[in-house]
Amino acid sequence: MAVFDRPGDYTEQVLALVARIPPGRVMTYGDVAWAFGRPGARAVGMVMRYHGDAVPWWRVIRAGGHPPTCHEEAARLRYEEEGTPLVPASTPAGYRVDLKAAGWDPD
DNA sequence: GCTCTGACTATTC
DNA sequence: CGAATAGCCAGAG
Repeated sequence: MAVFDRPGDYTEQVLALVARIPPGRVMTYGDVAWAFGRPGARAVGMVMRYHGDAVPWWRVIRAGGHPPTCHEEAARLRYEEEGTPLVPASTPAGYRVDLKAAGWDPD
């Protein structure tokens, strides 16, 4: 998938994998990063920040099912819209994603 | 080529 | 459970 801009191969792979995540499913930054053999969870987040407009960034969340920082509202809309299993939690966002049910693994 | 920054994670208080 | 600290990697300046 070389249709994206290419600052590096890492970014390209992240975008490719995120784009593969089906609706109603989610992946953690750590899982996406480890899919390339690199725990660069932070780098994944940066990719979303620069290319988040080209991929379903809301399907990529933090460990524990917490939505991206400062983006809980927008993400929540997508989840309810796609039927992503959410779970009430005592977090600042007031909810979290049910990784146990929405957790997706590249098939 | 070095330094700062960041949509992260795990550990500890 | 929430806030603070340290460690992590890649991209931008």
